[in-house]
Amino acid sequence: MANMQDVARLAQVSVSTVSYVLTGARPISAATREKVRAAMAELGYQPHAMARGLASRRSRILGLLLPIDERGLGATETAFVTGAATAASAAGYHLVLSPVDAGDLDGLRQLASQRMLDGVLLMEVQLDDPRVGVLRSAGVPVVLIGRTADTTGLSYVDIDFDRTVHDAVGYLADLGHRRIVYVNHSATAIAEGYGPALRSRDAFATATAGRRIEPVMIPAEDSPGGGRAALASAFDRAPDLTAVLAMNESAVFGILGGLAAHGRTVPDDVSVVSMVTSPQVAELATPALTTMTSPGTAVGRIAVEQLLRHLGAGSTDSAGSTGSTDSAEIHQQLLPCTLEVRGSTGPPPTLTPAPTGRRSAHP
Amino acid sequence: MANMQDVARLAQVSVSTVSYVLTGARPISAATREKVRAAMAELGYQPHAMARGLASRRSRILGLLLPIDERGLGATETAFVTGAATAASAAGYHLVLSPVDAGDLDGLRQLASQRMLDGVLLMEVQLDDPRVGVLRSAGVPVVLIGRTADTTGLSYVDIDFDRTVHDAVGYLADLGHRRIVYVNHSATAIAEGYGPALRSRDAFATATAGRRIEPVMIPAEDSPGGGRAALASAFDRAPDLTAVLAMNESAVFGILGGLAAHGRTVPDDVSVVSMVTSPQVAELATPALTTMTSPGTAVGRIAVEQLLRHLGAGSTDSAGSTGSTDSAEIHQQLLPCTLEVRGSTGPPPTLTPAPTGRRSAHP
DNA sequence: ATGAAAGCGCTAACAG
DNA sequence: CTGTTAGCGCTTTCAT
Repeated sequence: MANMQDVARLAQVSVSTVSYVLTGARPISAATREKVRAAMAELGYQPHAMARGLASRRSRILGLLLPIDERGLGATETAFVTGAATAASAAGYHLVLSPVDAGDLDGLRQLASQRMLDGVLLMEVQLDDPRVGVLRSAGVPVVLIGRTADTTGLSYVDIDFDRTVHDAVGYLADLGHRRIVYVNHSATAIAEGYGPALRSRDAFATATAGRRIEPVMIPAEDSPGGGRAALASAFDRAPDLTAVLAMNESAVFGILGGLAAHGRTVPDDVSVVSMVTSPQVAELATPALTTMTSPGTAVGRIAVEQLLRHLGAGSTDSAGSTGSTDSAEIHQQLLPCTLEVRGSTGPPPTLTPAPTGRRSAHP
Repeated sequence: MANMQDVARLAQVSVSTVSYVLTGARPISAATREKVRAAMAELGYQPHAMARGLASRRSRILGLLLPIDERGLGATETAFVTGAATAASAAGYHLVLSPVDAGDLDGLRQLASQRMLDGVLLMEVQLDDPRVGVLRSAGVPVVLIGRTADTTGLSYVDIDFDRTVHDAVGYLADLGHRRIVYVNHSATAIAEGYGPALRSRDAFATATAGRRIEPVMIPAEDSPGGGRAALASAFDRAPDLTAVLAMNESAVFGILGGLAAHGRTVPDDVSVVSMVTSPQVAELATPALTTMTSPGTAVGRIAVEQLLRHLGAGSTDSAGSTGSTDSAEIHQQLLPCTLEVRGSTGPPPTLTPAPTGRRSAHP
C-alpha cells in the first residue's frame, strides 16, 4: 500500500509538501498541489491513521462510554448512540463504543491513558459521577450526555426535564385533569441518584404545586411488570385518577395493560402521556401514545459537535492542573421533549359527557 | 505522561525488555519482570495505543459497519451491537461504530485503507453485497453478521431462519392451526434481496408444504401501520385465519391492534407468534407475545470472537490475491431463535370449545 | 512557497 | 535471558 514517500517521489516533491497539501496547515501553490493530488489519486493513497495519530497526537477517535447492562439499550439511548456515530463520521472522526462498568474506575483510567481517545462522551451520568473526575484528571476532554449535580466547568447536553414535565402537566391540566399520577423510574434508580428520575420528580412536584394539584408519585421498575405494579398502587393511592404521566418508557406498556385489566379505557377513562419516548415506541401501543418525544439523535449529534469544538482548542492541560479543561469553551445545553398528541389522551371522564351548553341547562 | 523509556530507566533495563514484559513475546526472568512491573506501577505507565499500533501493525480496533437509516436500530440489531462491543472490550479490543451507507463503496474503501481497523463486522448484509468484495480486496478480515447468497470463503454468524420458521410453524401446527398467515418484511426489502425476508419466506413455504398447509404470505412495511395494512389483506385472502406468524418485529404491534379492531381476541380467536424478537419487546404487548426469541447479544459476541480468531492467524494476503482471506479459518455459524411461549398463542377457536373427553360424550 | 530532518512511542529484528 | 537499533508513516519545527 502506497505511503507518503511514494506519493512524494511520484509528484517530485518532498514528503512534507505532501503532508501539507493533506492537512492544509500551510499554503501550497496550486501547481504543486495538483501534482500531489494527481500522484495520490494514481497511487490510491490513503494516509495511515495510526501514523498520523502518533505524529500529530490526535487520534481522530472519540469514545462513547456507556455502561452496558444486561437489559441493553432503550430506544432513546440507542438514538443517542446513532446520532453520535453519524455526527462523528460526518466530521471525519471515528466513534468507539466503550462498555465500561460504572464502577470500573481503573478500567476507565486505563482507557483514558492509552491516548487513543481525543475526547469522550459520557452516557448514563449519575448526579455524583466519579467517572467525570477520572476523565478530567486524565486530561481527556469530556462532554456529558446527561449531567451531574454540580456542572461547574463541565459541558453537557441533556434533556430538559423541567420543561418537559412542566409542559406535560400543563397539557393534561388544560385538558381538565386534576388527579394525575406520575410514574417514575425505580426506587433503586432514584436512590442511586439517577438524574432523569430525580429531576423529573422535582419538576413534577413544582408543576403540580403551581396548579394546586396534589402530586401523586410512584416509582416503577423499568419493565412492563413494574408498570403494572405501579398502576396497582396508583389505584390504591388515587382511585379517582384520570391521568398517568409516565417517565418510564418500559413501564408504560404495563400501565396500559393494567389499565385494561382494571376495566379502564384509554383515553376515555384515563389519559396516558409517556415522557422521553421515541415515536417508534409510541406507535407500538394501541391507541398510539401521546408522548413528550425525546430529542433522540439530536442529543448525540450536538454532544459530538461540542466535543469537537473542545478539541479545536487546547485539549491537554499545560500544567496538569486537576481543575477545569478550559473554562472558555464550556457548553451546557438542555433540549426539551416536544409534545406529540396521539391517541392516548383526552379530557377526563367527568368532563367528557358534558357537552358545551349543558352547564346552564338548569339555571 | 510516562513512556516506555521512563519505565526502562527506572527499572534499569532496556526499552525492549519493557516491551517484552508487556507483550510476552519472549521470556523474561521473573526478577526483571518484577522490576519492570514495579516501575510501570510507580509511574502509572500505560502503553500508547497509536505508537503500539504503528509499530506492530495492529490497531486492536475492530470496525462494526452498519448502514444507519433514519429509522434507527431495532432491538435485535442493538443487541448485536452491544454484544459485539462487550466481547471486543473483553478481549482488549476497541470497537468502532462506522455508519457507512450501503451504497458508499468509496467511503468504505477509504475506511478500509486507513489501516485503522484490524478487521470488521458487517451488518445488514444483502444477498449480493458489494461491500464484501471491497473489504476483501482491501485485505481486511471480515465476519458477516448475516450472510450473502454465496458464502464461499466467507465467515459469518447469522440467525437460522430455516429452523426458526420450521419450529414456529411446527408449534402452531401442533396446536391445531391450519390457516396460518405469514407476515414478512416489506416488498421493497424482499426486492432488494434482504436475506432474512427471503430466507424466512422460503422456509415458510417449505414448512407449510411439509404439513399440507396452504402458505399465505403477506409483506408489511416495518411499522405498526404496515402491520395493520398487512392484517387487512390477510383477512381478504384468508378470512378464516387462526394464526399469524410475524417476521416483522415492528409490524407485529400493528397486527395486534388490527386484530382487536376486527373484534378478534388474542389468543382465543387468533394466535400470534413474533419471530426474531427480543423478550423486552415481547413483554410490551398485552398479552405478552409468544416469540421465537432472537439470539441477541450472542450473535455479536460470536462474530467478534471469530473475527479475533482470524486475526490470530495471518491477516494480510502475502501476494495480494484478491481471493479468499485464508480459507483454513473460515467459520460459518447459524444460531436458531428459541421458542418462548407467552400469552399470545393457544389452540385455534374451533378446537378450543372442545375440552378433552367431550368427543366421546355421545357414544 | 518548499525542503530537510528530528522525532512521536513503540515493536521486532539483530546481536550478544 | 537481555540490550541495541532500525524503522512503522506521518507531522512539524527549523531552514531557506
